[in-house]
Amino acid sequence: MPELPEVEVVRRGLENWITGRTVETAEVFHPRAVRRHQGGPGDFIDRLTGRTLTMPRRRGKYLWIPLAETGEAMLAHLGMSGQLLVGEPDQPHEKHLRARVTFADGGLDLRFVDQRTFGHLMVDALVPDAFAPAALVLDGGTADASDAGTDRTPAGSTADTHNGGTAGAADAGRPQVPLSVAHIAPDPFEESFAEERFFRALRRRDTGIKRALLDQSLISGVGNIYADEALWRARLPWARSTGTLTRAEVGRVLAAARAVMGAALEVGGTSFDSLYVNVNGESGYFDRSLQAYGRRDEPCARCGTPIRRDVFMNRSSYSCPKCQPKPRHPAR
DNA sequence: CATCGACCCTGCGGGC
DNA sequence: TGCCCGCAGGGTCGAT
Repeated sequence: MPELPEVEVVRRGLENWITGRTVETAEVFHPRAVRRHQGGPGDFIDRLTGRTLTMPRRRGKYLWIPLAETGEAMLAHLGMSGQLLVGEPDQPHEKHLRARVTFADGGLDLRFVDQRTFGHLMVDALVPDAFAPAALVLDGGTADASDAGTDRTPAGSTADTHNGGTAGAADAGRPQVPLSVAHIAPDPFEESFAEERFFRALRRRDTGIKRALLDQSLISGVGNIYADEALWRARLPWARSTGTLTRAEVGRVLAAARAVMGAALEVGGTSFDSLYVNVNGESGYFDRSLQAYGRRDEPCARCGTPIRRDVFMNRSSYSCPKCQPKPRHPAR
């Protein structure tokens, strides 16, 4: 369940079902599922076995579960088709079951199911979060001091999901992220998301606004669906050059992104089919509320003009040709 | 350094 | 029926 709301739905499910439980066994059924884990499947299994899982965390589309007292976390990225499911241990294996964790209490197990295998699991070291506001860093880290106090609207209830769990005494209270997530920018619901930094990064670039929204090193959590929805709400065309955006326009698209992702989260995310489900296998309902994505030739909810579909970055972009008029000097 | 296309996979629905 | 094509919400990597 690729984008931020769907991953947050999964995180909340895991928080409810696996926090505080101790791993009895870990199994890997397809090596590609742990291809990014240094050391291979055997080492992945060794690092999980016997460990106690703490509160699941998330940044953008990345999800991780700090392991108590190890300085490491189990990291998951769902890719295009990954699912994290809880189920009875004696349940038959799903067709695309790639890995499984069972627990010492004998209760529900945790399964990673992934049809296309673009997703992955790994055990990764936790490192200080370089994006943390300076005020939160106790020992004078590398965070940009200009981030502190930046105007921001922490909508939704996901703002506390970015802290690492098991900081050592010297780093007490300092936010941590897995090493593999260190290059990923905060998502727009995080305390550490700095709107001014985002604006300046956009102005420095020479690219289109949609490409920038999908660039997880600038802003994380936004994917193809919510990028189209946010741009439709903000009345900006996907090809609009980032170099000419005003603060007001960037504010509009950020507010739209938060609003649309927040609304999606409230109804369990967007599910077109059974590929995108929560940890109990249930679908979300936000597909009924989409105003642009997937609505080719249907009337725009604002002006009635048929929604158009363009191919961009080898994927679909949906927009209203009237509400989101093509820029005169579009970026690539 | 910034940017962009190729590539990684499986399955589904539509056209022929 | 079967085959082929386009399409699917992801990120990484190498070439430029």
